[in-house]
Amino acid sequence: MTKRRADGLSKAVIVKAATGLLDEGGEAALTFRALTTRLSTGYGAIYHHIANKSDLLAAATDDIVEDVMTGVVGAAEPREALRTVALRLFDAIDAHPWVGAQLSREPWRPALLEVYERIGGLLDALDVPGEALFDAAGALVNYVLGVAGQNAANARLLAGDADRSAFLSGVAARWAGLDPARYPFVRKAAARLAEHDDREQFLAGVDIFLAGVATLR
Amino acid sequence: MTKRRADGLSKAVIVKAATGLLDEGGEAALTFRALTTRLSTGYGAIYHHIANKSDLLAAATDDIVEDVMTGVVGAAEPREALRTVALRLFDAIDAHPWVGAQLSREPWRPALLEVYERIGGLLDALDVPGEALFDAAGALVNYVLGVAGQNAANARLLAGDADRSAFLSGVAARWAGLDPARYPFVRKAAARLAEHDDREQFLAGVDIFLAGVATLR
DNA sequence: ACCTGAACACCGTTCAAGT
DNA sequence: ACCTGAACACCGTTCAAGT
Repeated sequence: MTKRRADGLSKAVIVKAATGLLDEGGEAALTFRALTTRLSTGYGAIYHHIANKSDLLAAATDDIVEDVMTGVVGAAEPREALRTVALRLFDAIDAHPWVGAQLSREPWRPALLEVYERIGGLLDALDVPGEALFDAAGALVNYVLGVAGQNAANARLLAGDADRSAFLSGVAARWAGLDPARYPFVRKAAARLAEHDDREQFLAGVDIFLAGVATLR
Repeated sequence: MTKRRADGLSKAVIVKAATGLLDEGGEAALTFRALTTRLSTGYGAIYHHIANKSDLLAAATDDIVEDVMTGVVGAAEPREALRTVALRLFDAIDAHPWVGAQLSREPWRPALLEVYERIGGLLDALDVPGEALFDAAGALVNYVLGVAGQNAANARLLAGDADRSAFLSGVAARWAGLDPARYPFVRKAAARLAEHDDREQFLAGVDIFLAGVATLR
């Protein structure tokens, strides 16, 4: 008795619906049952356009990464451009936490081609010598995706906004109570935890990395 | 009619069995059905000692990280010690790929305390100034866990050993065939892909990072 | 106190049957 | 060609019942 879709289904339509479910409820919310409901269709119709769930997740991830990279304009000075690309990826993964998990699960996705090309080209423009260029590009891409993914996992864990500061001050309190003889560093870090900004710390890491790259010239 | 366990069950015994299943068959192999079989017990017996599956995964991960960190001895020069800690973590995650996924899912685990303390302390010994110390430690831990996790995901994807070179040369061939005008960097990278060593590239990244840290002094 | 295993409420995926 | 939805083979987790 449910009414049949008037317009035809397509992979693009399915991927868009999947992205919506993922953004709203996280990875657990993407089920074929939820998809069929949202698209007013049956299982077979979906499987007619995609191979399986992992194919669907990959396609949704590709879409997000593609958007990020097409939005990056040229022009800027290489160092600044590198920071911009890194931040855009960080923000996109922050907005779509499931993208972080997916990219660390399938790091050879075609969508990452654009990321490697862009970052490699910019490092080249910074005169990183050929032998070190590929190591440097690999390390930087890994840093960006790794940290962004970790940050996204954090954000997911701390769903509520008010939870966040409560959780962080809880961790800070636990750390502050550690044995100073065994954990001198972590105890000192506890004081900074409340005021620290993940995005700024991410960028500070990029800067340290770029300073290291500059020594290779 | 199945015989009952003679010795008592404990969280440690369950975690050990879970680690075995994870190492042998990856995350998909850890099911409560497989666990009850391996331990000759029932579901309730397991739930009597652990809260749920995610608790079990966390405990198994803590065990591995703990082993890595207790195995790290002091003595060495800070730069060398940092490389050693990084490599040991990399190798442990390579040997137990599911640890990488788990650590990026729950980056606030107590087991990581030891990692932060150790890396923070060593950076402190390198005279990184206080304001930058926490950013640097956060960035380095993130780099290590992020890259190791990505590498482990790769390794998992390429289960067979012979598959690996076949897969890599496939990727290299695809990259080499890209439009040179659009993808100059990736095309050049393709030539290096076959001969590249993930472990060495990881260490090269650590060195770049440490060179960057040295400029902060 | 500790353990057993049937039962429940979910999954992803398949496939005969419809239009 | 494209779509439907019952059915299958799994999950994690619960809980009344046993020792």
